Amino acid sequence: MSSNLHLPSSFFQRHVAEVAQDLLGKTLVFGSFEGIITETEAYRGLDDPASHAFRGPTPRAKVMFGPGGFSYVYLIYGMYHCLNIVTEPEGSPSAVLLRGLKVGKLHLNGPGKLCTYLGINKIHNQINLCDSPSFCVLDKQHSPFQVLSTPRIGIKQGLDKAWRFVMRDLPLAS
DNA sequence: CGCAAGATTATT
DNA sequence: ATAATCTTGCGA
Repeated sequence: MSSNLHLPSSFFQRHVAEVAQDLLGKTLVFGSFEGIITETEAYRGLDDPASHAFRGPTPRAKVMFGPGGFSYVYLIYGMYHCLNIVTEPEGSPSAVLLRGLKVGKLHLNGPGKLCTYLGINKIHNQINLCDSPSFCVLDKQHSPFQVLSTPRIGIKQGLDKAWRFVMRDLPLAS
């Protein structure tokens, strides 16, 4: 199953920061939901102390060591789920955290809110998004926007990297 | 086995 | 600023 809009595996087999930025404006499909990705963060094992993969392929983080295009869902602070998409080739641990999604008129700002609204939890971990029409990313067209990059949120290490990417609406010409 | 920390959020 | 809430990974 694949449409011409369905992002292929090759899209995700690139450097995580690049994928994170390119994911802005793309459409996330989850069941009957569709939303525009508005905010992302990149995490990269080995050289990134903020990444879950920094300490090696632990049971939780091992999906980050697999090939790009798979989901990585984990529970944070005992009450919120976070949805990531694994990137880069197998053996190069990395993932993009989805922090913002516009679903119709609703703006889900925050990774926990996003998962709560969509109903994403650990049973949705380690799913191949390039092989499922009901859980995937589409490359739809939309109005132009700018990309703002900042340090990542909610971490205490790795603040030197500007790996958070936010969609900014283009200011109206006057 | 115990424990501290955590890629958050809503509330004070 | 802080509570809520529980999984994870580390050290003993």
